[in-house]
Amino acid sequence: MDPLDSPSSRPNARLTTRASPQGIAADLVAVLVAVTSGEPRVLTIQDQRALPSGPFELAHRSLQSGLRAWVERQTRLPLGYVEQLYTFADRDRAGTAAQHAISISYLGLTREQPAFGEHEARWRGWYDYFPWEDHRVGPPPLMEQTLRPGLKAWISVAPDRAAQRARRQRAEILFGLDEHSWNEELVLQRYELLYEARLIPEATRGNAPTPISANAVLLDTLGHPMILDHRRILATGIARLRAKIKYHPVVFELMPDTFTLLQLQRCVEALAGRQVHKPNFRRLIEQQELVEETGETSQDTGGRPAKLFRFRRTVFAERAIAGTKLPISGA
Amino acid sequence: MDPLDSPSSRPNARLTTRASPQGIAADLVAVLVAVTSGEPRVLTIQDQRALPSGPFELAHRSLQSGLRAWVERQTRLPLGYVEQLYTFADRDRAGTAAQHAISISYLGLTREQPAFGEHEARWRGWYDYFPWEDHRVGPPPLMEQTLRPGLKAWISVAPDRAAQRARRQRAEILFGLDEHSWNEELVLQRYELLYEARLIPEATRGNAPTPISANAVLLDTLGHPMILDHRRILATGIARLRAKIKYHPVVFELMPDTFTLLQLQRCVEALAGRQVHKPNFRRLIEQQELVEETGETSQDTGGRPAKLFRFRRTVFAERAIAGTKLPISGA
DNA sequence: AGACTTATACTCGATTACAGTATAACATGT
DNA sequence: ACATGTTATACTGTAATCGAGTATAAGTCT
Repeated sequence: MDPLDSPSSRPNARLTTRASPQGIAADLVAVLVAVTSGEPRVLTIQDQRALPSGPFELAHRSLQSGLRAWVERQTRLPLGYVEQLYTFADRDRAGTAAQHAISISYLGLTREQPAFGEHEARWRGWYDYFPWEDHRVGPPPLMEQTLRPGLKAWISVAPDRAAQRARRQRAEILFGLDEHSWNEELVLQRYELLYEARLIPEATRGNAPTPISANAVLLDTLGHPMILDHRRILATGIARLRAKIKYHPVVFELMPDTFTLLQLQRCVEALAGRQVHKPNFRRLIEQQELVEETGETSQDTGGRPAKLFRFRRTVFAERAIAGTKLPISGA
Repeated sequence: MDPLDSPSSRPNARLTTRASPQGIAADLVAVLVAVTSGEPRVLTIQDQRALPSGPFELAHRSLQSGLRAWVERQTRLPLGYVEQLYTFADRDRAGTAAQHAISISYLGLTREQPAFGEHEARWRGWYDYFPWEDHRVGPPPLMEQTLRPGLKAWISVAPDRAAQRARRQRAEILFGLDEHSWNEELVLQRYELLYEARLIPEATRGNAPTPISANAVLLDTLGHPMILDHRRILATGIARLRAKIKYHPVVFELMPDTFTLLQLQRCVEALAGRQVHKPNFRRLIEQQELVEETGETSQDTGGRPAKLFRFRRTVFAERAIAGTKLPISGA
């Protein structure tokens, strides 16, 4: 029976703007991203099993400024870019502890920072949580060894032939199997599928006692789990960022003041989880006049010294509105 | 002074996931869209000055299902597509009544429906609220007559030369002035600018006694106002929908079961607020195999009878994932 | 000096975007 | 019956862009 029809839902709810009488708690959850030495990292707490979060204060002027406030106070990180991700309230996902809570999640970009030990906050590579998302050196072996058998099992236990075909098609598109090409933006959809298929630990927590393929070894290799639905929120953040860097100059928020074009490229590759074509990347960056030469060169390249560039903050205003283009070859 | 540093904000907020002790109210606000006889319409209440909204029920399984539940119960509209827009809590914007409320806004698409009088819910063309957004027959005269003088005044009262140039550039890009081309997706940014410039009534409500250009006649022509920040939410919905139809087959949620290609085109044009190139539109629709012929024709075209088409729901699954393309030419 | 690594510049082909034009099949008016 | 207007449908051409490949320059390392 649909829980929406349960007697506890008020039958005389009106189309008015009157606020709900009973209060609920609202938490701000942050996906803070930095790219350190070519690896995308995310700030975690609680033994790397949770994203930093804090209560929404009524004193805050807005949600975004509220988030900015406590993040900068707690971590001393300068937040270059902040964007709201999604608001969650699924009881299914939240476990038992936070049933009456709403989670408003945010994506925040910051520069490389000194380690900050307070509150046991630590940076961790985001591919530790999503090992199947890193295709920079081709599809990871995990996909053939672990993912494909797991998906195959999930497909085979579908109720009927039509459902099996639907599951197979969905899995093939999302994970780029067979003739389908890998689409790096479908991070959230892939996580949702693995959740549905009970292939990740979070899905078998609480309400589902016997998963379809309760293979402990299999589950262990599919990335580090997190509390509540934090891994889902992280997936949302990665997906949003991967989509955003293609038409918005937010990558520069993650870069140091001066950088070489290859460093910039490596940063984009780290985020996108795939390689980009070097000549085309350089062409697009330069022809859009997003960067300017500093006149100096970097000699710790191992080869020919590379020109150092600096982001042209003057064009940020227009580009932020009008958009940018980054070449991340898809198919 | 920044309100974030006010003494009422808790200085010892921690990086934990503990919920906030005091509760706050959460409202669901819906932007319900239908396209009736070539006009995009939105469902309104309270004498067309508010969007339908309702309290978030703890009994609901999730936010989205909560919204679906009360919308379908109250309006009897079949919601084809539902998507979360944004969560607002700005005290500045919310006026005085709803300071402690969070608004979680959703976009919902529905088919043409019989008029539904209950709760004084009425459909209204969304260009009544954003007259400057309709460029289907070229830039509306309102732009030259009202908008440009208003923007000019706003630019001229900037503190210094640099700020003036920044304002001018921003206005030119957003409103497609001079050499800049019109970008139909920047609905929210345009509204934000007009709000900043105090050119719309909501901006001068409450905290701002004397607006820069308190020209009542000018203000009156810049669209129908709404309560609280509902017009901003509507702008968010329009912007999201305009962006979405380009790569996601959601238009069909707004169409009747069978339709001609021109009807489909008119629907897209109504949403995008601009004309599209007919041959290219047809080519893209057909080559993507999104539709199939019903075999019948429609003869109330005035000219040659048009083939009737039907959306191929079978490809929806893959297209919803892999994406689609609609040609909306942006210079 | 030679091998190697990286930076930088240039070229080429395929695809796509965008615009224009031509013809077909109806309605309406005279 | 015929001209005219309107819409549907099909086809063609051009410019821009994307993706991939190649060549050369300028350093480091052994």
